[in-house]
Amino acid sequence: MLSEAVQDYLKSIYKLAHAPQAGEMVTTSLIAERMQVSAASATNMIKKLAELRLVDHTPYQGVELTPTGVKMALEIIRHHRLLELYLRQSLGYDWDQVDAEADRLEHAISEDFEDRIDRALGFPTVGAHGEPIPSKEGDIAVHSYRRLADMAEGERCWIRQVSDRDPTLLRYLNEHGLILGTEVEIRERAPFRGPLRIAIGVDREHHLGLEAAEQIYVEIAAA
Amino acid sequence: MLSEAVQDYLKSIYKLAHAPQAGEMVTTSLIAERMQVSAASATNMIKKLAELRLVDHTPYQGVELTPTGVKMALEIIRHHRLLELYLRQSLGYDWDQVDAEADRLEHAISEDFEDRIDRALGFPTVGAHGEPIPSKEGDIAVHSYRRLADMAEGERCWIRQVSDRDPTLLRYLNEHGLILGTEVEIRERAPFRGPLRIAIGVDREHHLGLEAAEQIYVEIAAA
DNA sequence: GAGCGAATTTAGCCATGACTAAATCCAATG
DNA sequence: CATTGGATTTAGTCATGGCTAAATTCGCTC
Repeated sequence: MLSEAVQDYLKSIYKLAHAPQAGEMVTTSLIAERMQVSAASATNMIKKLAELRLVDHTPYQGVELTPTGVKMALEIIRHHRLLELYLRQSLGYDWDQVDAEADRLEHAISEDFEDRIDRALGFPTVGAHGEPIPSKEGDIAVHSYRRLADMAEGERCWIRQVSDRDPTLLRYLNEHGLILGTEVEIRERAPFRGPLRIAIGVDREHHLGLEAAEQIYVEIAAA
Repeated sequence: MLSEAVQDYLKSIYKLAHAPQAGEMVTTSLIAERMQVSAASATNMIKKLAELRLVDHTPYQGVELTPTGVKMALEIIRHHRLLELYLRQSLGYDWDQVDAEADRLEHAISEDFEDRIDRALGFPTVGAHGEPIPSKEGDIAVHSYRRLADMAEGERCWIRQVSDRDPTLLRYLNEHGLILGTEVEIRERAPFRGPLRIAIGVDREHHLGLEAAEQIYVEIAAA
């Protein structure tokens, strides 16, 4: 059984490696920042992960998950995303609360618990923020969504996924009706990385900062 | 925030102090045995708990929880018992499975989670095995049940509580219909601490060993 | 009241996973 | 191509919570 710390690192490394702007290798400082830990601590753990054959470590370059490492990471992410959805659907948690609670619970649940909430949820494939839920076998769907921030004026789209990193952002988006499934049209892109003027659903309009729009992933609606 | 280890010790000490056969003080070796840990480790932790003012320690004699220690212990026990009930009622766990899963989860849940399952369960006062659930304020009901093992021939009673220590026992009792609320009549007490012949409900009879009967707590039915 | 055995405590060790400070490496710049 | 600054690693420390082995204490028996 992997320790909680090891699991947390694997999850972070996986997410960093699959972030939209990610390079080939995940660096020590990225991991340290994500884990809220000193760089030295990250190095320590990286050495341990390498010994456990969960990552390949090229000193001074970065790490890459091994196939085993990916498998482990996806198991943890599966736990996390099933939990998020369960908290939301069965216990009425808000959008912005589920991540923190799932972080606490994800290490504590058994396979049996995983199976039970999976069944209770009807074997979902998409999590509370639109992320794909890895299967028990370790497969994960690849969605080719675009960032709302990259859409051109006049384009229309549906919100399909939102980053769960920042609860404040989630609360903000929720207040303005920017939730999964909402249709959005880009009315105007202000210059100099300025805000987007967007139509939300049928009758709302909003000026949305680029920072926020970069955290929103969309599917383009046919013109 | 108390560490998981500290919480586990508090819970064990509380349970040992309130066990039917308990003396005034809870000894090091009892704690060590319950925690599946060496006596030296238990001594270590006891010293730590004493420093934290959670127990009073009389060296070579034993420990007693302080009022703060009792409060903490009851909080943990509340988490545990609410979780057990929730697992049983909302996720379909069997009687004998809930304890182990709740042990894993009890340290991970937030106060918010506690409140939500409490509400979902309708603010229960009795747990999955009939134990009283401490209130959020730290009050706990005292039930004056008798052990089935201590009942006399001819007496009738209802099963009100069962020890959750041994999953095997729970499975066994469940198979024979010895669940909460079942009415039982003592037909015959075999001599030399032999088994009880009991009537279970209306049409079942069973020979129940004393070991098992000592783990079952009953309310006497008026004659 | 001496001694014995069991319980308890002390002493010293280990792994985990954090930290700081210091050393080292690498890439980019002049 | 030497230098330098930022990233990374190494070295050494700490707290937690286990462990074994050894010492100590207590209660009971003779």
